[in-house]
Amino acid sequence: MSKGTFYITTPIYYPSAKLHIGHAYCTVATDTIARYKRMCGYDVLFLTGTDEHGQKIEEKARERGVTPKQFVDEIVEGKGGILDLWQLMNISNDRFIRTTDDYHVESIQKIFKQMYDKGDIYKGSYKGKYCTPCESFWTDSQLIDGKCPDCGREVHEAEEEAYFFRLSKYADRVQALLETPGFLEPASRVNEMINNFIKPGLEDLCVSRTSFSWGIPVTFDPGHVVYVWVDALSNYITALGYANGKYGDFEKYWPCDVHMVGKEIVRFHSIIWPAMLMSLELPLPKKVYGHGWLLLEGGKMSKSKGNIVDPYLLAERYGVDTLRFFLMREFPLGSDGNFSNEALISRINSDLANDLGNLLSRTVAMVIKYFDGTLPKERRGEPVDDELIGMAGGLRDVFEHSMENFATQSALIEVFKVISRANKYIDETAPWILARDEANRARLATVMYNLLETIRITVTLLQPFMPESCEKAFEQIGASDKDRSWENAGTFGVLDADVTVRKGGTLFPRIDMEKELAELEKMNAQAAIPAVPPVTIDEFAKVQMTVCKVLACENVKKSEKLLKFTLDDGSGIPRQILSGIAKFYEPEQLVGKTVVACTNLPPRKMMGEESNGMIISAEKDGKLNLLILDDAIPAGALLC
RNA sequence: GGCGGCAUAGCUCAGUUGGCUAGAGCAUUCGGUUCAUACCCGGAGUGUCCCCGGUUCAAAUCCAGGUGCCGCUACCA
Repeated sequence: MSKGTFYITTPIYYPSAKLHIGHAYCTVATDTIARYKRMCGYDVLFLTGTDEHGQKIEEKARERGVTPKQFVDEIVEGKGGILDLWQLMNISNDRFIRTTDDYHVESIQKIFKQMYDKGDIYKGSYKGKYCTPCESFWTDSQLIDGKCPDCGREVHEAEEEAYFFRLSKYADRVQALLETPGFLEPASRVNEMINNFIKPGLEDLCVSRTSFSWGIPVTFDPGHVVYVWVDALSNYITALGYANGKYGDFEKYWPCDVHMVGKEIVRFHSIIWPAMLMSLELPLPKKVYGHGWLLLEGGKMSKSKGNIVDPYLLAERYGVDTLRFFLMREFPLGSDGNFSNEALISRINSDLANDLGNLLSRTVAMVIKYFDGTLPKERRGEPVDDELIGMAGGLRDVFEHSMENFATQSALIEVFKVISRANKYIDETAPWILARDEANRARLATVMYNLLETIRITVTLLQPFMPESCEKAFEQIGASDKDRSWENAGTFGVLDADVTVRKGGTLFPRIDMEKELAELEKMNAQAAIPAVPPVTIDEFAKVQMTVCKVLACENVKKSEKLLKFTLDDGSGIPRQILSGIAKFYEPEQLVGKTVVACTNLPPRKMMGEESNGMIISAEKDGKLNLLILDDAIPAGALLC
């Protein structure tokens, strides 16, 4: 019965903050493909999870005053956390891996050792300048006057021990893999990888750290923790039980059929991960698919821009299925897409409410009105039926072709072509006129049956996208189990001839565009107010803000962003500060202005110039405005 | 500065290996219909396919150059 196995994964997400619609997009796409494959008869394993180690989480936890594990537990398992989000989005993952899970830790330690024993991981060193009090390594370019950029103290030549993976050893094999058709998709990424990373020469990869401790310890060298690559990427095999006793189906599901990843991590999955597998002498994944990003007004979504779209809010307001549908219908998976509330509502209204929802509603209403809900068995076909029957009957094959190429957008377009054709068919056959004459009873029943069949087929194919809504639609058209299968989606005429429909609720309510946009605007504005951790008055008082007069200002050579200021800070000694506002000001217009600068920051070198402080600007929507003060304030005045 | 991506209707975008009289949806507008969620059906449009060269019988598509946006990165303390 089963067509074989199908193993599909999402990236494991980094739980340093709540997830946004971009993460939901990737996971919904993977879920849709997983559901599609299951429907087709594959034995699917769908894996997602979280990548929980690393310095950033260690720091965030410290800021919060909790342990790293407590910190990630809250984000992963807490209320409104990642598990909650996937439940809300109706994600059908079979497993959820956390890199802090015991079995994963056990596997990683073995994998690391295995690669070490083979000679593919070797102990080397990072050469650099070390600041003992700060416990930090710096490269020469980071140093300021040869001193630590953080504390200004002396640094000394030092080597930090680190383990390296011989990535270079596998460069040729990786290139051959990248050039294998179908391995990396969309294919446009292949050249990007080869030109950017393979051709310049692959460098060996640092795979351990001693500078933080929130990670998996290297068993044979306790000061080291395993750095992200080996830890995170290996999740795809540890979750199957590789080198651990938790699961036992590595043999069954590996190699992976497809790793769904965002375009920003294509490199790790198409170069580093295969090289690791080569080292472990394991089969390579069949495909890495790099999807695009959801953009907001053309820009990237980011916390600092405050333009995060909250999937919770949208799913709760409009329904999970509608949101899932929108994400899969609006954007081609391989390229970036522009997210907007307007596009969302417009798509819901036109496709789901007007076309599909209304088709279902009017069809069921007519069957009830003309036949009390149960079709008589008599039939009378006419040539006008042929086109609809042909399209609906042939839809599954067209759909399958798109889905096999991960083209969810075009798969859905094909489905909705048939839905539109059915609406047109109602116009052509005008059932309300047929109903006036009892002699047309068989003809009318045929028209109704053809409509129900068309709905059955389209709804069957829509199941991976909108599981719950399809269930409800099936109930309304009186579909039994056999009517919902992939096999029967390829055949027209499967519903029982005397099928009985049931009136149900409105499947996809229309949304009042203007009202909703105003409402969303309001809610986003409220949500955008960032939760800034409070500072104490003592902390605040540490910052020294000095009023300065601009003595001179010029562009920094070869820099797009930096302006070099020479300031009178009242001390009598000119102070030089660099500021990244060149895009917004001409240097000459600033000479003579009165500004305010933070003057007790440690010096820092940029583009070969030293900066002694920070001139205060205000930022909104990426635009910077310098704080220019009343010229009556003297240089050297302190803000208090 | 380096690397990469993109540029097609008012808007969002399709246009696989050159064969297009350049399309779809939304929005606009005119007409039809009443089974239905004020929905559905039909008609009407609008384009220097960013610019300039080249290859070709044939270029939105391929090549060279230019312009404009965007992403990553070196530098926005």
